[in-house]
Amino acid sequence: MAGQSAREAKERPTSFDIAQLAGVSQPTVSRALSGNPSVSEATRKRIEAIARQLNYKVDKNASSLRRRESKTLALLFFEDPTPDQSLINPFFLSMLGSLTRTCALRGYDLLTSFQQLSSDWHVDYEDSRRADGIILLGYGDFEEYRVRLDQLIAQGTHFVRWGSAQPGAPGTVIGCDNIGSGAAAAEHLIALGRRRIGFIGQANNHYPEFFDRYRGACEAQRAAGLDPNPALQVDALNTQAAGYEAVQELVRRQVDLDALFCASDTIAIGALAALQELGLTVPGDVAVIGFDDIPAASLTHPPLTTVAQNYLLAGETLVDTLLRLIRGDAVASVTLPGKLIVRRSTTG
Amino acid sequence: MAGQSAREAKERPTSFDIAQLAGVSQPTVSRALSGNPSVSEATRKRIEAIARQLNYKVDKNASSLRRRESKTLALLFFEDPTPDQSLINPFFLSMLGSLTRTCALRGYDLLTSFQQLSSDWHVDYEDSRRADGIILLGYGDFEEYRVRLDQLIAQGTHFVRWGSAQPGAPGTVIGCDNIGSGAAAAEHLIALGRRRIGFIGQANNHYPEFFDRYRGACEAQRAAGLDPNPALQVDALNTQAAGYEAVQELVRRQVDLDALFCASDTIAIGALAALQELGLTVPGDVAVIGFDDIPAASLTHPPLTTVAQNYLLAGETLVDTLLRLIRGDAVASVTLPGKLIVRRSTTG
DNA sequence: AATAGCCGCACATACGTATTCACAACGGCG
DNA sequence: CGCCGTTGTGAATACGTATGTGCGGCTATT
Repeated sequence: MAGQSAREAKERPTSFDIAQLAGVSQPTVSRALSGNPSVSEATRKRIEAIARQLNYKVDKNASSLRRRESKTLALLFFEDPTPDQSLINPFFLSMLGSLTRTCALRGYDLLTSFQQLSSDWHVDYEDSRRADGIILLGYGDFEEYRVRLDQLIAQGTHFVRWGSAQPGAPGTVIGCDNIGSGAAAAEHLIALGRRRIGFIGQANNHYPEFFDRYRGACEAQRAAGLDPNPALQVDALNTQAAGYEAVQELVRRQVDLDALFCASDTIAIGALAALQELGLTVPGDVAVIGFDDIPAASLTHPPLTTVAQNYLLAGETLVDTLLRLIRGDAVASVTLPGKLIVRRSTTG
Repeated sequence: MAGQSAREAKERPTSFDIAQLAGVSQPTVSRALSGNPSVSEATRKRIEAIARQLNYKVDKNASSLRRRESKTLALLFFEDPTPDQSLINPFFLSMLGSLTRTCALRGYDLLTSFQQLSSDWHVDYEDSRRADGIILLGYGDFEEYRVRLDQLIAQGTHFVRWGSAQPGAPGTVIGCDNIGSGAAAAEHLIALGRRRIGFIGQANNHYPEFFDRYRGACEAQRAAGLDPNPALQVDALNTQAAGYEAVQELVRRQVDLDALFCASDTIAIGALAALQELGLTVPGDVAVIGFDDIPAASLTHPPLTTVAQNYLLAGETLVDTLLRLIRGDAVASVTLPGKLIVRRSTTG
């Protein structure tokens, strides 16, 4: 009722507009703005001035169409479905900042999407020329995951993923040294005099990262002359509830343990709650170690000893490796070191 | 040395390829795949089958160029620079999942970027036709922020932001009912018998959301016949360190208080640590309330009473409002209710 | 002084899709 | 039996940029 919309569909300036004002041809404008040296300094200055004045911005769609690359990467988070659909692994969220920053520094944009592992992925990103490559992030059932990876490889899609860089793993993988870090965690516990070390987390090929952490811990125990007891390992997905449940399962099994290595901080937080409800002290009765060093790890009571993954380096490595892959360079999977962060859940 | 790259630059199929195989023209393919009813059912089926077989995907760049819309939104996180550049407000991260999901449901992609408030924004997203609109997210100095907002408005950019929907606020704002929630927090404390309520957080126009929470709390106190003491308010940015510092400042002031309302959970976590170091019990000596209900809030000792913002609804509302704006519909700012989550930091 | 060479720019065109317009075939109606 | 509306498709073109090619005009060389 208040009359016409005041919206003024001001025509967006194109390189032709600039060209006309500068008294040159459109190709010259394009070359000038992209730093092509075949344009004289004087002409370039003139064109740049006009472009700035008109607030001209290159149309990314036209540019991408013509150049056949989008200068965009796609980030795919995926997870096993959880009851609380909003919950995202805090560790990956921490990496997000590093990813976007690295992309920005390299002149790339980042498309972000969350997927359920079971749903059809929007792997169309590269097919539709929306992105030049894909970054895959997430914990989840690897065997289900693997099918899609093979599909990506078959299509020749450029992608890197965060995960376990085991020999034969499909694609290019950036990951933490889960085996070494698992060993470090166990060594720490052993050095503190603990001898009966439990593990909470999936220990099978469906969850290779958790499995590696477990295997590293077992190796360290054997190296110290201990014999890891399989009854002290309980499968658990990456949730607090699973950690809580796992402790109860251990109680049911009536096993005896003086330390718990949890495959993730999230699991460890659940485990801590269960231990406290049972009246067990940490680390008096049971020392607890987590993995990831999520922000909440320093807030638990007692604060959680854990293995920090360098998410800044991780994000940077993911992006740079993917860019090399896109460029056609030879790339190899990368394993990044973990770092043991000792807090009071092991040392009191 | 291992010979030629095995990479086979398999030519990407275009709508012309499909057309030729289907014995029709390119426009018919375009129409068929976009559901244009002027294509007969038989032809459509045939085209769809061939497209599927060739794994044809519409080239988004060409499509966006032609249609002059990108079906993409841009998300801009920004924050005041912090020493730890990796730290992102957990509340906004929680919203991220909801944003990407809502975008996906509406057929939009989401570009994500982190910006320092002081840096030049990549507000080019819409100028370069990279995105049809922008979502702004973040806490930060509003007065610095405001300049950029005015610039966006001047350019006619479509955007929505999360913030304080005060009258006269620039642009379309989706935000929590900070005043009402602040009042609810104070009422809760008053109902518990607390009479000297402190506030940690900026209480000025540079941080309108924190200011609103403070004002709501003051109103509630006055409504209960109490006179809010300005000496019990300490400015603090949104970090744990600031919360920690603020408590020490209150001690320095030698003020007497029996409750602390913190402008965010992050601040509250820092404040809790400081209180405990001082040997004060929570809630015995001081009841503490936070704001946001970040994941860590339930892990503090004692667990933190706080105001939960509905981030699922928030994300959905942001996206849908922006889409209406893009469509040219009339839109209004929206205020979403907060919900008091009572935990033991107030009730023991 | 004439030609070779280089520099700076214009011309033409391609990237792949979506849309406007025109048109052929067809059936129904008078 | 001819006219017209309907239905389905093709031809032409525009979206805005980037790049290969060609061509004037200038300096440098013999």
